[in-house]
Amino acid sequence: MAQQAENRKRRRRTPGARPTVADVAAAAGVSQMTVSRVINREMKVQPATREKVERAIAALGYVPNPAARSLAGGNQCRLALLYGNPSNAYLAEFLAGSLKGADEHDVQLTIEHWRDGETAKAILLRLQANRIDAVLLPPPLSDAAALIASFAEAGLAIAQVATGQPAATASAVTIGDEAAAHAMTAHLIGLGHRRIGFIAGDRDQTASALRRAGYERALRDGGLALDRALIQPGDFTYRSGLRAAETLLDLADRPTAIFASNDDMAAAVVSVAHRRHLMVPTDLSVSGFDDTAMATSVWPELTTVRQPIAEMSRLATQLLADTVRARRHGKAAGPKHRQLDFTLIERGSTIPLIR
Amino acid sequence: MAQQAENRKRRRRTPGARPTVADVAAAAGVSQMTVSRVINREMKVQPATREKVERAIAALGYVPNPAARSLAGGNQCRLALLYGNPSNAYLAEFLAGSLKGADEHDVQLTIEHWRDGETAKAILLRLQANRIDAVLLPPPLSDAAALIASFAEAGLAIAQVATGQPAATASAVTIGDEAAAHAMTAHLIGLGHRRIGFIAGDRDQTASALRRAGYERALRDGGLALDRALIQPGDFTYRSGLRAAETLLDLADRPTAIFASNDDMAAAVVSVAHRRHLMVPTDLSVSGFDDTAMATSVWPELTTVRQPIAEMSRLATQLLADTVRARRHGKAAGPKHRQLDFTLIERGSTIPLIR
DNA sequence: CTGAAAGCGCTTACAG
DNA sequence: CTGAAAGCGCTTACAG
Repeated sequence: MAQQAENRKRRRRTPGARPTVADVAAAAGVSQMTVSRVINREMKVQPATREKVERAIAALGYVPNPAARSLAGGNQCRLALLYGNPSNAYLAEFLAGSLKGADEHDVQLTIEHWRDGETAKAILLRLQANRIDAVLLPPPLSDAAALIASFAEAGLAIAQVATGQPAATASAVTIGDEAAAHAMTAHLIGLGHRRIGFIAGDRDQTASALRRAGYERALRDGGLALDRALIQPGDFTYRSGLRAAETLLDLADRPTAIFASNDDMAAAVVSVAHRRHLMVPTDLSVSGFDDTAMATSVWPELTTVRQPIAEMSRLATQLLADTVRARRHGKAAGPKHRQLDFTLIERGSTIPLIR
Repeated sequence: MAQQAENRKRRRRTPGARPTVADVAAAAGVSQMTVSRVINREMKVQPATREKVERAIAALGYVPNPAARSLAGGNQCRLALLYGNPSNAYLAEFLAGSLKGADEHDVQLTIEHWRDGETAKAILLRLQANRIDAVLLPPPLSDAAALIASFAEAGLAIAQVATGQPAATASAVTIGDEAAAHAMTAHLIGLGHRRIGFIAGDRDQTASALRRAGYERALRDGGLALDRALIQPGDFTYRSGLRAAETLLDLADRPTAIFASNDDMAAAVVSVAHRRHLMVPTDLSVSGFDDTAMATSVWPELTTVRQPIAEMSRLATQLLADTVRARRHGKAAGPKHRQLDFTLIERGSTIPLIR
């Protein structure tokens, strides 16, 4: 009997299975297509119809199956998040953000680690073997120009996050590093500080120069002279912060505030100050940059600049997905640059200058 | 003409599209089924056939489409990684590991943040709305007994990572915290230290008691008396480490080594020592636990215990996927517990006792 | 604005 | 050990 044939179907949906578009369509009394249109927020659905469908979706607790969507849509988009420094304090938040973006845009996200000494060619081969369409680069890899050039040449879509200098061939999501450093320095000046030390970041990261430029511009805007002795090199490590702090605090006319280009170096400044029995913030105000876990791990907690890291990587993921899909539809898809807002976070490590 | 009808097909594979099983099958002169069997490492394929297929796969650069696999396999498995503390130093590595596991096992991974004050019921509702099958819990949530109970009752599969006390209803991946703390303490004793301070971890995390137990057992094994004054409470924060270190170093007969239950507290010990002009490790050896970024951010770098965090979360993800799928096939799938190895990492913060 | 049918790339259930 | 066909849950291309 036909009935029996029906029962011997190849695969059956398990009893407690999740509702599908077909279930929703049946419940709402419309076609699958219409359900699909409602899900995808297309405009050409009558309000009444749309409402019926939405009611059915809510009633059944329907959630679209992402595997089916991307398979049907021909939307396959494979994205690799390539990171260089595993102990980067950014990474947790960065990953969370890109994962969210991947979820929202049906992107297949893979994590790749660029091992020390591995050539750009080797990593490219690895990505190509995995059929990667696009690469997401957190710092410090977002500044690896040679790597980016080789990816671009291979036709991969690229997004640089938090770079100071976006490549012509890549999308980029940044905050205004220069403006942020300016704001922090201005904050210190507003607190009455006149001798403000600055610890620069790694010269290989393009944001470092921007942060320094922001510091210098704020000094000029505040009518303060630029004292070269107050600017010390650093490379974003705690250890380099230690060295810079020693030098700064050895100065005859020592600063009353020190602005370090990241939190790790700022934490080192606090440590050196304590070793010398200088109280923070009473004797010395200290501020950092990034608002990583380090900022709230030390005592006092650090005044710092917060970047919306998760939001930046989420957005970068979205830009990449858009680019890959646009290209696949034969549309030109040039790189896009977006700038997000930073936030100045005031905590215990800075106070008005005490005379 | 039939030819024309062919050309008017609904959707066409774009020209430069990736090879599919059909392409591989054609190239190898076998059926799709056989290709599928080779990909899935099933045994019932003749060596000669298998080799032909593998050659074709290599030649075409074939990579399976995960969306298609999970759709066809009815293998849909939605996993939520629920975290409580965003600044957890674990998280980056933890995320990377679970992402890898998700990739390997065709699991759809979602990240959920448990907001402060949110009820277990609220988060459960959120997960259910997203049709989540299983929940992965990094510390400290891996010890949230009430939460776990409510998830278990709702029928979710659960995995606790790095808990000291696995629930009967959940899978768990741990290292031997007791053994690790024993090893670290024994290492200090082996270095000649006799007065070894200990800073305990957060009492709400079950691993804390295990670490303390390991410390105490090593003392007994080394024939050393247990001095209650040498054991100070802490809660895993830098700040609590500061307080505990002050107390310990105020002792008339002060310790020559301090073992803190995590790296943040150990870093605080280093800071307090420096403030008092005690050199680490010359005047005081210090060791931590976890090998987080903090361990190598301070100077000297910390001797510590490394947990294979990424591997732990990868494995937990796998256990969860297996459980969900076994259940779906109607098989009983009890929780599984796995213990991985830790590593003692010797760095600059510990040296033999100098008399 | 709405729908019936084909197809995305795989695996499952059967059959040989 | 191997294969032909159906089906997973969606979206696309057409047609009305």
